[in-house]
Order: sequence, then structure tokens, then C-alpha cells
Amino acid sequence: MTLMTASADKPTTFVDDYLLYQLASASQVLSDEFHRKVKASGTKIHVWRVLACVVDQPGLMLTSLSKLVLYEQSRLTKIIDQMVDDGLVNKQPVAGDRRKMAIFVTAKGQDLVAPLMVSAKAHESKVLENLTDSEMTMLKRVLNKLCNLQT
Amino acid sequence: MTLMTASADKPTTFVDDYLLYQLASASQVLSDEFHRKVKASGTKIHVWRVLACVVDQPGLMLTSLSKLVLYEQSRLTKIIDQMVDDGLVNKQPVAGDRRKMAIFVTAKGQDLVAPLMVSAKAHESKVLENLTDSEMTMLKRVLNKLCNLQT
DNA sequence: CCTGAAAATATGCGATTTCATATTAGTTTT
DNA sequence: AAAACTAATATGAAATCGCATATTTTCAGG
Repeated sequence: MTLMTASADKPTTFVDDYLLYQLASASQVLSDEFHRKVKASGTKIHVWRVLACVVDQPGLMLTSLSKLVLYEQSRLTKIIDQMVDDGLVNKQPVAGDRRKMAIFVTAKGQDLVAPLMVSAKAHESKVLENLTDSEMTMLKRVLNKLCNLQT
Repeated sequence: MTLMTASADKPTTFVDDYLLYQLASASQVLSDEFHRKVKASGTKIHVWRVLACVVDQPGLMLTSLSKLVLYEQSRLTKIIDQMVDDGLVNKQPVAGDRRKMAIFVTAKGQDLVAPLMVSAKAHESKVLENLTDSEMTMLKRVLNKLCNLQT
């Protein structure tokens, strides 16, 4: 039999042994925890997310960035426009294709995101303290594997 | 040194080795995949989510259910009210505390959710085919551990 | 090059979500 | 047993999101 993942004594309910629920739950619980700090610092969650991604991969065009950030394109367009207004990022036309816009972080955006990235890594470390080294390594490896299955 | 999770050759970018991003990404990518099927069947995502949870743990009051479903309370109130109108669940006053409402699935709700749960498990199986048994076991165990850390 | 298809981004609007707070009910303290 | 506190749910207004679609530009075939 294949479905005996959880503790064998109590008959497992649906959601507790359903991978997509477990992923959503772990993601939400842990993210909410950190998001409280982000909000406390006066930054909106989506601004944090976008900045972290733009810093990570500067110069992406909107569509690619929307895949990285995991936000739908039209939503990201609106967020970016707002962030441009706020001086956090800028849109540069791409030479050779006048449709494309490359997104870069500004100095102001850098200043905003830098401490948050430090804080994010600190929070992550705290979370990971609860796992063994091998658990952590395997978790990250498996998560990456899962992400790259997308059909 | 502690932060060497990803392949040691390419200098890892921030998000790719950041647990909260990996969790969010895996969750979104895999959920979106299944959500396409849910939408195709004409059911809203949040209706699917709530039904699966109510079937799983019938009779929870709104607040407890909102924690299980991972939806904010006032949002769940509105969703449940709509679902009551649609005959998918019902709210029963709880004896002994007139504030509380216990949520149960109706026969119509059952009929709607049953095939989706089968489909969900089938989708999960397909996803899990890409992992070894020990990877799967450990993944689910670690995810549960992470969820229960919440401060 | 002209036409039709595809890609990248933008936009309008309806629907959903969130936030703060109201309301009602139970609990505790004195 | 009144006052103050806490808990459970509801509600209204503002913000956000998502869908469908428009617009502009590039690409591919004949």
C-alpha cells in the first residue's frame, strides 16, 4: 500500500496527508511569520517580493519577472508602475524590441530591500534550526525538483 | 559554513536558496496545475478548498475552520455565507454558546467535492512519482514539522 | 513587403480580499 | 451581579486582484 505517510495509528484525514495542502500550509505559516516583520517595517508584502526578485535577477522583462515573482502579468504591471512612481525600480526599454521593458532596482529600492533580505535570512536560519542538516539539504533539493516539474 | 545548500559551482542567487521562496514556489506551481482542473470543472478554488476542509473536519466553528483552510476569518465568513446560499454547506448554531456556528457539508456539497478529492489524490500521485519513497516520506514529515513551529 | 499570427505589455471593470471595527455572547473579577 | 475583558462572528468601505481584452510590436509565410 502506498498512502501510509503519516503516523500509522490515527486514521489520517484528507488534508493532513495531502502534499498540496502541506506545502500551502507550510508556506503560509512560515511566510506570515516573516511578513509580520515586513509589514512592521512599513513595506507591503508584494513590494518586498518584487524587490527581492529584481535584485536577484536585474533586467528581466515583465513577463519573465512575473514568473519569478509568481504574480500574474497584469498584476505585476500595476505593481511595477506603482513602484516606479515610488522610485523603487525603473523600467528601461530593451534595445531591439520596443515591446519589452527591463526592470531594474533603484538605489532607493536597494536601500529598502537590503535590510529586509538580511532579516529574511535571519528568519530562515531560525526556522532551519529545527531541522537537521540532512533534512534541510534534502528539503531544499526536493522543493527545487518539484518546482521544475511544471507542465 | 552554513549556507551551502545549492550546487556549489554557480553562485546562488537569493531566492533560489531561500526556503520561503522555494516553499511558495513549489506550492504555487503544483497548486496551479491542479487548480486548472478544478476551474475546468466549474468550481471556484476557494470553494474546493473549503469543502475539502469541511469534509475533513465537519462541525468546526468558523474560527477554527479559518485556521485549517488558511483563510482570514472575515473572508471565510463571506465565502461560507455564499456557500450556504448555494446549498453546499450549512451553519448550525452550537448548543451552549450562541456565538458559535458549526459548519457542515451538505449532500450537494459532498457530491461536488467527492470527485475533486479523487482527482486531487490522482494529481498528487503523479507529482509524487518524481520522488523516491524516502524523499516523499521525509518531505511530508518535514513539512508537517515546519507547519507546527508557528509562534 | 503584405497579411496573419504571436508576443509583450497595458487597461478597464467586476469580483474578491483585507482591514478596521461593530455586534453579540460568554468569562472573570471584585 | 455589574463592570471589564475576551471570544466569535459579521459588516462596510477601501484596496487589490484577475479576467478578458486592447494596443503595440515583432515574426513567419507566401
